[in-house]
Amino acid sequence: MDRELAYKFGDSVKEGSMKKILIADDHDLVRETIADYLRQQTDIEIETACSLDDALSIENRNGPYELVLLDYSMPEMDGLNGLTRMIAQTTGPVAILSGTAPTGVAQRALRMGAAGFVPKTLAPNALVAAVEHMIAGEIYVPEDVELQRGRGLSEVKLTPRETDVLRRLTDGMSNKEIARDLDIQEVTVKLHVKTLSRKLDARNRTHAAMLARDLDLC
Amino acid sequence: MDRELAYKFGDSVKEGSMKKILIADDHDLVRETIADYLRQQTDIEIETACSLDDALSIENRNGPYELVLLDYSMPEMDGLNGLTRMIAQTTGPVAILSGTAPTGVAQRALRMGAAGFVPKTLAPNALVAAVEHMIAGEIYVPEDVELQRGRGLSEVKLTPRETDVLRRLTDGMSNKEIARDLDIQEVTVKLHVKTLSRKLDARNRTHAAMLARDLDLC
DNA sequence: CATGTCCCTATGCAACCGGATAGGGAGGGC
DNA sequence: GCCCTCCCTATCCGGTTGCATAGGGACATG
Repeated sequence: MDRELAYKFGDSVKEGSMKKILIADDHDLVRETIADYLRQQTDIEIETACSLDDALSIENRNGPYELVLLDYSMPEMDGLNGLTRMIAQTTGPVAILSGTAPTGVAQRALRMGAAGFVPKTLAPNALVAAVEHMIAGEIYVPEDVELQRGRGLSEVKLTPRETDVLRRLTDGMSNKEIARDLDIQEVTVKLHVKTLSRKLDARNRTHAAMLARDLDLC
Repeated sequence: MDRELAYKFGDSVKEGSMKKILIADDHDLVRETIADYLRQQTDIEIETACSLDDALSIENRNGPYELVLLDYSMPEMDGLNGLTRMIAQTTGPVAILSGTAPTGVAQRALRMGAAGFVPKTLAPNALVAAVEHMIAGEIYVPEDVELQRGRGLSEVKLTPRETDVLRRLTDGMSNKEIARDLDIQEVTVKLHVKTLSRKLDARNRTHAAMLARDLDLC
């Protein structure tokens, strides 16, 4: 639905007026150099934000944009919840920009309605193509991510709730604390920890947390 | 000692010939956009590598460089061991480029002879200044990292045995497994876990393991 | 030698974790 | 409607963890 709007919007501005996109990343160096690169290579107007909240308020003030690019690990992103918030607020396409390019996240992002998944391992000129692709309303996913999707050792599919628990696990919270935080019973937390550990092939919560950090699952 | 050589070398080429630096990062997008930015803003010749081994062989072939910038999380880097390898090979200054900018790493890098620590949160123009600073033979450390250095929680001093335990903790091993592995009693492991958690200000073993990974203590 | 640090061990206990087992309810897909 | 997944809850129990207390031995430094 939002996607449909995005297509129409993208097409309507194509003739004549300036296209503009928003890039959000907390690494100034990365964000600004990428923005600069796009400014030179395209005639797209680039705006930048340094956190999700920053991006949301800028979008609210100056939006909508033809495309919003969100860094996956950025203040307030809270995993892919930040993606949901941005998609809910804006009418245009929203894509995820990720440094570590974890396999699971790409799928999940797309399932949640992302317009694409842009790993930072991408070649600069491929980025230009990707951005124009997404502005045109298409979904962009690089081949290697696509490939990793099928096979790969990390075809770990966690449910939203499991991800909630896992994220808190990586903060060193106890089952009791997690239960209070999520407003569920402690037994339920244990259930999630158990299934989650099985999915990750972890020996215990600590192992699960470390694997999660390594695979960048949260 | 190597530093001394670097100064002389840097000075000798200053008059006349082209200065060149090597940037190594596995994220094409980040590496190339940063390289491009530097090419425009300075008259420095920029070469790039996509892994440590790549950087080492390029340095071996085309080096030495006025500066080598190594991404902290890159294939073959193996923490700061990669830094040591590059410092051992080249005569010029070597600096660490880091996205996550964990407090402990900066100090350790400098102790190991790095010419600087460049977080990716740096503003692009500050990068130019930092690079020129380091080419001139100075040590570059941004203020915020410097500040975190004095106080902060990163003045954690673990005993060898605590480090042994911590390393196994980050592998998700249980007290019993650790005890068997180190050939000590389980109670002793508990002791180390307790003191180690106190030093790290961790709530439990999982938290300790995560903090250890973040601070790169093992 | 006295002090301090590090490493090890022991006992005991409360709290927590991990797992099994056994359900109920909400919602999507066919 | 039926099947499926996801989410939640409950009870029970053995194993693990966290912590306090109370030591001993090795070794270095002032």
